[in-house]
Amino acid sequence: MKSVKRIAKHPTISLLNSCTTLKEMKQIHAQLVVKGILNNPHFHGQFVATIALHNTTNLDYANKLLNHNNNPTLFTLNSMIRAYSKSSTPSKSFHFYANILHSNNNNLSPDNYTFTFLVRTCAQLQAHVTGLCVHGAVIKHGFELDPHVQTGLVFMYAELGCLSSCHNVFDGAVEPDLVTQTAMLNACAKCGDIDFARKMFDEMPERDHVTWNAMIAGYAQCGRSREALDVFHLMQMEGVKLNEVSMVLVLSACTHLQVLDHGRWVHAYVERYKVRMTVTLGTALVDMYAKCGNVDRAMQVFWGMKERNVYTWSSAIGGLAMNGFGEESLDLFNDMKREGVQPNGITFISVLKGCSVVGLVEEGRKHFDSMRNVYGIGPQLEHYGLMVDMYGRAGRLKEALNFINSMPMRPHVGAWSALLHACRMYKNKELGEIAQRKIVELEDKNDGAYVLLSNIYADYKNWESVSSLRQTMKAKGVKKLPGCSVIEVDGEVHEFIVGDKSHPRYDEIEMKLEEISKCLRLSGYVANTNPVLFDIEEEEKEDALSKHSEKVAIAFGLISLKGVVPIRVVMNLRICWDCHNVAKMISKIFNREIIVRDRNRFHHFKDGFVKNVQVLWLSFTFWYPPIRGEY
DNA sequence: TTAGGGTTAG
Repeated sequence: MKSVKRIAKHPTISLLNSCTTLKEMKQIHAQLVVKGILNNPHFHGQFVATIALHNTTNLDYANKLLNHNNNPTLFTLNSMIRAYSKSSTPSKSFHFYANILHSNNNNLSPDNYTFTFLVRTCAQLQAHVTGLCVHGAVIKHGFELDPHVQTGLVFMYAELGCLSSCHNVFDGAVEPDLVTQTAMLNACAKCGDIDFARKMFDEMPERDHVTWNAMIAGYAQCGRSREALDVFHLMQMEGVKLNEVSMVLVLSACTHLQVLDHGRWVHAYVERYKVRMTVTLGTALVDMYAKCGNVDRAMQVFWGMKERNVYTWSSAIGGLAMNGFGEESLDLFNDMKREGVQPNGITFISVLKGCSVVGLVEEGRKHFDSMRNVYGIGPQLEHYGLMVDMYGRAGRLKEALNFINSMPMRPHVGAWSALLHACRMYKNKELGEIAQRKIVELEDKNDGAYVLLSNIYADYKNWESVSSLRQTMKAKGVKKLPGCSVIEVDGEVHEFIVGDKSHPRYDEIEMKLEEISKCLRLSGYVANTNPVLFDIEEEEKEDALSKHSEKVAIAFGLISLKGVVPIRVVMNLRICWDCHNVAKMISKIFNREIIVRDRNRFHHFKDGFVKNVQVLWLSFTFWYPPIRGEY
């Protein structure tokens, strides 16, 4: 057997890893040149590889170094393939693969390392055909049984969405080790076969913390967050090491489930056990707090972070916008630019939301145009939808329609829905009918489109059209999504679906609702009963307004959450105007902060005001829509 | 010197 003589890393080269800037690396480079160390091809290779792998921004420098070397070693070229596979230009890896294949040095031919890195490039590029060619080359060069290459191939096919190919590679492995098994488990989860992943997980004779994390990630990524938390609890009970990745995953599940208390527990655990605070973990915390409606805490974590990337900034900007703090979100965007962090398409979704919630149409338009003109980012459907929403909320319905008509791609349901919502807000029947027709053309069973148009007709007391629309819905089998609100009390999630009285404390809730009604009447509140009259579900007509799921959840919050704890409700539809006004008044009468997250954003109510937009609010009669910046 | 798990929107 051929023995490979290992050469230790030169101590000066080892120093490179402690460098934080390229400038420092260049100083070490100068020392190595002076000492003649780089004349040794092994040390030269180590030096180039360390520079290239340290940071992808160093790749140009590593390339220049390589250009001065006519006979790079296989190790050097493999390292360049590896570095480029992780960069923003992964296709450049193939340049070095070609160097290996066409090298003047006859001894150079690709090895198992080459393919381990090259398959990652294919995955990164989503290059299906190239991936198949690389797999062919793997077989041709005799590395199909190498466990590292096999793991890479499983990873590659998973990224390409080819689960059957993952199975083929995995089944070809003689005795797949823990790493390959975990890669396969992850592949099943990523490609939609989470139950098979779980079966594999349960049957594995040995698992380490990465396997556990992969299982949690699998559940979290397919939206089965509750099961993700179950696996996490099992992991804790079995005494498996929890690291920062476990924490990020569990936070992501908490965010989706809107379980702030559990999220807070994770944060406390991170601090108590000094879990390594990576940018990813910090971002997950910011995102969790913001999406659970605790924006103050989110910003506290944000400003406490030592390092922030585009994910962190986008999360915070979006979090502020989602909670109604539009101006603050735009200030933060300016801070981001000042710090030299390059925004991406997702950042602009957050920025446009920020403009939308405070009605800054001109500024929104400026940011939208800057996407392409300044940052070279092509706006996507979501960005167009947000612009329509922005014009619509500001009452500029004609401009919203013109904007839709100027879209370079076919307008989607989101764009037309934004217009339809604005038409409801501003009672514009003609445009509302156009928008509804367009939505139904794209999605014939879109219940929201029917309900909104029906509401517009009802605003005009056009009961004939309301009734005709109801019949169309019945004929087409369009069902209205029932309102559903959830509230977390003592770590337990309580769900209230409109019309459902099965909650064990429903009698008490009803009594509280009656008390609320009395208090509201005494305060001079007159409900806008229009929605009851034109509500299209028969069973919801009677008492519907006072039994909307969000009101029931708030009433339950009042009876079960003692002291000054804010009432946090999450609902599946947009909050109705009456519930919005009632929540505002309850916050004053019962001296309780209320935070409602609807399908669109958060609504904060305190002391009888909508937090952060009191001034705008005071200029309107309290039940009369539209309120710029509130809906 | 190589392989498996993580964050922003929708």
